[in-house]
Amino acid sequence: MVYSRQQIISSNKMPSDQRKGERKPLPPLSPGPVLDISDDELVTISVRDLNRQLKMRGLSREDIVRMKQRRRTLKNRGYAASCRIKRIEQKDELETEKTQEWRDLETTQDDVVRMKEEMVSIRSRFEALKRFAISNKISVPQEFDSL
Amino acid sequence: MVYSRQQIISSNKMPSDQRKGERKPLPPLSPGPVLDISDDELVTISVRDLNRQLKMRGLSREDIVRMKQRRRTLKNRGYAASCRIKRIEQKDELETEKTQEWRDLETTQDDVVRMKEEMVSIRSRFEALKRFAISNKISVPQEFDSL
DNA sequence: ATGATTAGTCAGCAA
DNA sequence: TTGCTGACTAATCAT
Repeated sequence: MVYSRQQIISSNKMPSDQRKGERKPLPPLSPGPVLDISDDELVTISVRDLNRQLKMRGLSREDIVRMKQRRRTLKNRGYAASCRIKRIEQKDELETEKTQEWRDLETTQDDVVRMKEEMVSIRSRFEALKRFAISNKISVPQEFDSL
Repeated sequence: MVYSRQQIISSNKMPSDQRKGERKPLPPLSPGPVLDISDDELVTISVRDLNRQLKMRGLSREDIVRMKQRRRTLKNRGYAASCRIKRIEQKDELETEKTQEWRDLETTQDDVVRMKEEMVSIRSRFEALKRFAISNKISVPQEFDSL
């Protein structure tokens, strides 16, 4: 299953006005913005296109490496996020299945109880029938002695 | 539940001879070892004792702060580890419980099947009994018409 | 290169 | 201060 990288990654796009309970923005990965490419673009763009952009502007080898690394880091951020989401989903799934099985077990046990009661009732009626036969001196073949 | 911090934390004590598939040792948290206190000691020692040790040797305020921070980081390392262990244990527990419930459900369903068969058998024997009564011209009270 | 996963760092909450 | 957890970085593995 694939998660929307865009939503996950753009979690560090909030400005410096940190509101109450919110996280501070991450420090820039590189000393400064080397290129005017947003993080969202950087993780989205294809390697070929990125290289093209990098070549077009005359970037130093260092800056290129830095951009590549930044890209990788942003990707990793997304991977980590979906890994966490996956973990939670699997846990939820397990719990749901467990609850369902618990319900199934309960209804099945109810069935058993009901059937046991029915069985008791049937046997007592049969005993009554036997008593009826005896009191009326009716002889019944052995094969009908018991159910 | 508490985990042995000692075992968890001392995971970065391997020398520089990194063997095949193993992780490299972590870089030192502070520029260098400021005190001759091992990491294991540092996380184990009480705050009071640590302060005593720190005062005894004449450490600069910076170094003291650094030691405190290192202590906190080492603690955090342990917390993170036990947090992960806990997560795994809970997942295992869930899976185990689910499997057990699955087994319970199966045996209970077997019970139901067995009882249903028994019920069928009983009813057919009862029908035979009724046929016997009819063929012998024995009249039976209505209350015994069915089980 | 990409994606997933693990260990570790750090911030922030709770006790 | 301590312990825990979420989010992130970095290393490693597998593809």
